[in-house]
Amino acid sequence: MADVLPGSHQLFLREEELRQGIELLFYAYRDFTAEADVILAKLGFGRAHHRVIYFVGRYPGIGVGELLGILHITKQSLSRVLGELVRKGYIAQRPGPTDRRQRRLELTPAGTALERQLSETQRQRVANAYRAAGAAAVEGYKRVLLGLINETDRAKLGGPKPR
Amino acid sequence: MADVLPGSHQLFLREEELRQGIELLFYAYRDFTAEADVILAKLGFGRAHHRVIYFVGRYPGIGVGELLGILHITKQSLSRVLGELVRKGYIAQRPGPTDRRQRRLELTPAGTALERQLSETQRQRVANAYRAAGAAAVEGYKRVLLGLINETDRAKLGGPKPR
DNA sequence: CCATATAAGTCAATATGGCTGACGTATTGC
DNA sequence: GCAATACGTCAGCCATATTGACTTATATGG
Repeated sequence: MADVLPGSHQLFLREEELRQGIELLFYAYRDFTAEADVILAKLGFGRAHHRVIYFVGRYPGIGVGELLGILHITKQSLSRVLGELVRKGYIAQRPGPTDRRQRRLELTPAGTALERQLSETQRQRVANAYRAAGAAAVEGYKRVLLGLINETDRAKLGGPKPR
Repeated sequence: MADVLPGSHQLFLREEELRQGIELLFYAYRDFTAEADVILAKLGFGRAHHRVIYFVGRYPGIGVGELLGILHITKQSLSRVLGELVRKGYIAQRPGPTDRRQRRLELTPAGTALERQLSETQRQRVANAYRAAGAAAVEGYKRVLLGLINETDRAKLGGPKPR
């Protein structure tokens, strides 16, 4: 708790420090998404499609409601994008095994291929950043990002790790 | 360079590690922007307005071209948002001191107040994350984000620091 | 068994924020 | 003087988000 040297100079540094942290996040997200956007545009898709494909690939069998909980968009917004992906054969729907109201989502082989292609540049970018920064920095990166995330999701995502 | 234990298990872990890094960025950005969006919506503004206000506040006297270079959008896109902010009295334009073609941008007092209000929750969020993660983690956070940013901007942003 | 709740889909209207392309204006600088 | 530059603008298009209302199918508890 104890603030260290709460003088005005200290406060100025703190403000600068925080602005830097904000801007780095902005620039990093901007460039992180830019590469994939180019590929997506060629395929006639947008970022929203990528997000859906990504998380369906990440959690095969995920339900629509869970997906909405991750993306934080409305079901109407999801519906348009998801519908396209289903119609174009990238995602398959199956009724839930116990609850048949659910539509469990999975990538088709075409969807898997697309996911790989789309995320490859991003994984490469992250891998490069990780390699350049080193393992200790990666740990810090994850700790701070986790701290930026809402408590509920933070618990789920960081659950095993930070005690 | 030397890869450590390039076995298939190692590759699996690496893939997981990279996915985690990608998702943390997604979740963090999602939650980082969510709070300010609420305030913006009440004022009839969007995220684009916030970004403009933020960077004009950050670099008082910035030119339109420089702003475009930061935001990576077209002048037409910027024009709509910037025009609103100027018309509503949040941003003032002055011709450049040496090059009178330029329109140097500055926050008006109202703009400064709005910037403060908008960014306050974000700074608070970053401050909380920083405090929870610790100074070493913050250093790592910055190093990795810097590595995610395109080379040209990385040089500008990280110039003084990482040698 | 029935009532209610839940999972998901759908129709319609609206707003925001990107984009391309074309064109205009003032100013700079060779 | 003329090309390049900094900026603005008009017009149209598209992707992605929103709210609100309504439907269908299934689950579940009293």
